[in-house]
Amino acid sequence: MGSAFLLTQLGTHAAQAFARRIGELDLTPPQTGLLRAIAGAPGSSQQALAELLGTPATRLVALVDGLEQRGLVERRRNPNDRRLHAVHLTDAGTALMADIGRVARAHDDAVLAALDPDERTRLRELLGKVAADQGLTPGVHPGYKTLR
Amino acid sequence: MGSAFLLTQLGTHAAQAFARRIGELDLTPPQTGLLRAIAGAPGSSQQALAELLGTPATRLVALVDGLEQRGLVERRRNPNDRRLHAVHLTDAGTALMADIGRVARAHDDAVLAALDPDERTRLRELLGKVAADQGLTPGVHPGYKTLR
DNA sequence: TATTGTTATACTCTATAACTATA
DNA sequence: TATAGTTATAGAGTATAACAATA
Repeated sequence: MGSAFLLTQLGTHAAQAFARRIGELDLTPPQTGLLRAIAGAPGSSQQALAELLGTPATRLVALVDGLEQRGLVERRRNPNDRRLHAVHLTDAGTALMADIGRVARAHDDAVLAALDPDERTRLRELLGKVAADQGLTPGVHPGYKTLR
Repeated sequence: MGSAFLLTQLGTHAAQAFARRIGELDLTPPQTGLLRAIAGAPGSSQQALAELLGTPATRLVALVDGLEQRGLVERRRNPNDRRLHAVHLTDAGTALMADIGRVARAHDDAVLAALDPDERTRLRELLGKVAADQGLTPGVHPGYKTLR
């Protein structure tokens, strides 16, 4: 079995483990990714977020709906162009980002438990090299994108 | 962003790329994994295959149906216990395994294009260490398993 | 007429539960 | 009564297309 298979195998495993962990905050991985995107570019339009994540705008509506109902994000109308909805984190959303960060660090540590600090650094370098070569957007999970 | 995120990011990317490639053989990744499992343990019952892959037996029925209709596998009744269906590759199925191997090698090479042979070896060692520690079954994709 | 966001609809994949046949 | 396999049904997640508001 090739290394790329090991990569998908471990990637799926890590994704499943993260889904379980983040579920304790009542979040799904797509919701978490969207929160991260909003935190990184506050006030973006839904179109811009859809573009960044590589997903249909229609999917964003439902995702934003869910987060808005829980008071984690809010849509603000732009007075200059009333078609746009600028999406922002609320205070509760900002506070939740800290929890997400903690969960992510714990997840990272659990997945890489078998490696010592030097090995982790080496792994990070190798994966970073591959990710850059493959054209992956830093911080954006490719699970939003439709394959074709 | 932690290394585990890089891992899920790259794992998903590699899985998507593999799905595209293997689609050229008119196969889905789950079908490919099942073919591999059957090749590795010919004559297994569907229950045994379901157990190995970590998936409900009901899901196997549909998967085997699809492969059987294409003449890639066949169900053989066991005369001693007529409840069991031993699943085998046909000649066409065996031939297809060679094509799958070629696709997998090409995929591997494309994903790891950024790394030289030494780096690939090093990556393989590190990933193998993590996979063993995380209790992953060699050759079995965790995508079959239900998360809870 | 073009663009942002929304709603309605359909499709794919998978799981749960009920059913058939063999033991 | 228990087990292997199957069929029927329902649910989650996502995409496609039609629609409303604004420019």
